[in-house]
Parts: sequence; structure tokens; C-alpha cells
Amino acid sequence: QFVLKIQFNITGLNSSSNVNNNLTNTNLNTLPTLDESKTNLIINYLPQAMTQEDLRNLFSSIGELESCKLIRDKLTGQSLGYGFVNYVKSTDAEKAISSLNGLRMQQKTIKVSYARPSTPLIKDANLYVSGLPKSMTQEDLQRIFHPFGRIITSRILVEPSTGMSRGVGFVRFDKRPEAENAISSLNGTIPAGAKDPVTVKFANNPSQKNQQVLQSLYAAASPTRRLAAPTTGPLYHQARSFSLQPATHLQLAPVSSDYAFHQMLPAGLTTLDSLAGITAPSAASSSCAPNYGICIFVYNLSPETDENILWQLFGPFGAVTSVKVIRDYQTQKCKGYGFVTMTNYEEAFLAVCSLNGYKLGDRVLQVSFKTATSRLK
DNA sequence: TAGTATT
Repeated sequence: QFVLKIQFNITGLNSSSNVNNNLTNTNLNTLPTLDESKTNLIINYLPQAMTQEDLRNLFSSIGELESCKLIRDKLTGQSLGYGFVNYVKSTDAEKAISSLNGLRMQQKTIKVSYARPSTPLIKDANLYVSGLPKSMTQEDLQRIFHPFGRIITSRILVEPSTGMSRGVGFVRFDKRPEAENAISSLNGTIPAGAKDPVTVKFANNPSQKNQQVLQSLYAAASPTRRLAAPTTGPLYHQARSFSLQPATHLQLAPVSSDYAFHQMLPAGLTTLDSLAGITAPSAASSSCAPNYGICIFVYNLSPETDENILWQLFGPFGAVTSVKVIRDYQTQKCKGYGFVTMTNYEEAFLAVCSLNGYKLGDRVLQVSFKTATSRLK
């Protein structure tokens, strides 16, 4: 959006050769959305379950919003844990930073800061660093990397129980070329005082993580009931035919259109609702407050189940708008069931078909569209 | 030897 507006102004300049400079500057300065540097905020480390509406509610308590967007994985619909909030007034943006940065929500501490102007150069500038001496601190890490550019974030991962360094960390640079230079200069080098060389490489991005989730779920599936992933290729086809395929057939590809989905329906059936044994409510009549969507009932979950498990199970099948683990009020342990709301009927259908009977740990899940009696089971 | 910051 930013780039387009700049080009528009350049075009304007070119098309009028006798343009008055003062007038042009005035035009630039009065375009309200041209300079978002003082109104547009990036919100990081959001809790997984936080929705765009939650984000809007929280930040609009400070002042009027021009826009609000939670960033989600394109494939799974899961929150990527960050979003953007653009205020109408820069004073409100300032207020949001001072009052909401560092706010603790669930297990996270959110970060509120000005969003950098979006350019292709700031993408993929995050480095994964391993082989660090256990004694190295975040400050040491910054000292080593700072000659190569502006560091946006850095972190050393620690063992949660002991707080000891795990010898790995991340360094995010402002610009991709800075990260590239750091790799060229630092990868394979031995830090002062250390014994072993460090490995410096680009960090995996979220879509690669999703592939890992899919693969681990697939690998964990019981031999008698393999998990089908909602993608094109052999695996997707496998889901349709409910047949077993060797694990080596696992292939991940962009989510297909549903062109072939109906091909798997038994002869004579033209709608999903008519499938025997499936009591699927229509999208319009099924809801899981407070989110509109198709609600799915998941039964036989272990007491340790948390929301992340439901996101990971259902996210690969398509857009998931909410998950809920029903917990015992006293112990806060899962009571054995939960609900998942999905946006698209066919993705929900495939998830139900694929996950019903799926072996999670030592339990066989029962997954069905939510009915009036789901809670009573 | 893996958390999640650019719409």
C-alpha cells in the first residue's frame, strides 16, 4: 500500500511538468495514510488463542483505530502471534505503547512498538544461531552481531526448568542484507573464549513449521488409521479414498481448490449432508459461541490436553477460528472433550473424517460435528 | 538444533 501511494505521487509529478514544489510537498504531507510511522503499531508475542476481535477490543480502549489486523497462517488460519494496529491519532499510538507494551496475557508478554515501514528488505532477516557456549548471554550475542546491522530482536533459548542456556538463539536484523553479511562473516567462526564454532543460518519460517507439524502428526498416526493432510497430491487423495499409503508418499503442496473433493463421494451422493452416518448440521445452523462457524466436537482427550493440541490437530485442515478445551474448574485439567470451530464446511468435513478414530497418544479420538447432545456424551 | 516481527 505504501509503495503504491509513493508511485502515485511520482506519477503525479511526472505528468505535470510545471508542478509547484511547495504544492507537491503539501499534497504529500496531507495524504493521511502516507506516513503511518507514528500511528501504525506492530504487536508481537500475542497469545495463540487471541483473535483479531480480541486485539481490536484491547487496543480500541485507548483510541479510535484506523485498522487492526491479526496475521494468520495462510494455510492453516492459525494466528502467527502478531498483528498490526493503526491508530487515527499518533498520540493514541504513543499511549498504547506506554500502557500496553509488556502487558502479560495468559503465558505471554506482549510487545507493542512502532511498525517499521514495510519493504521487501525487512523480510527473512531472522537468523538461527547454534553451538553457542552455554555461558554466553543475550548481551554477548548482540555484541557479536551488532557490527553487521541494526538488531530488532535477539534471544538465547533456555531450559525452562533450570534457566540454563540451550546454546541456541535467534537474531533478527532490520534488513535482509545485514543478516546475509552476518552469516558470511560469523558462520563457522569460534567466538572469543569459546571452544567450538557457531552455526549461523537463516531461521525457518512459519510455513516450514507447519510442514513439520503435519509431518510429525502424520508420523505419529497409528498404523491402522493414518492421518490425512488436507493438501493436494497423494496424501490428499488418500484422505478421500480412506486407503492406506506408505509414509514416503507424504508430500505437501499448496491447498488445492476443492475440485476433486466430490469425486470421493460414494456413487449416487451429491451432497456431503447425505453421507450415511454423518449428521452434519448446515453451516447456518451450527455455531460455537462466540464465533460463527462450523463447530466440531472432540471427545476422549487426555487431561493434559491444551488449546495448542487442538490447533495443531485441526489447523492443517483449514481455517480454524477458535478452539476450546473443556476443563475441570478445580484442577484445570481437560475433562476429556473440547470444541473446534472451523470456517469452511468442506475443510471441517475432511477434518472430522480424518481425525475421528485418530490415535492421539494412547487414546482414540472421537470427532464429530457438534450436535445438541455433544456435551452430554 | 527452534521461536515466531511486516499486512
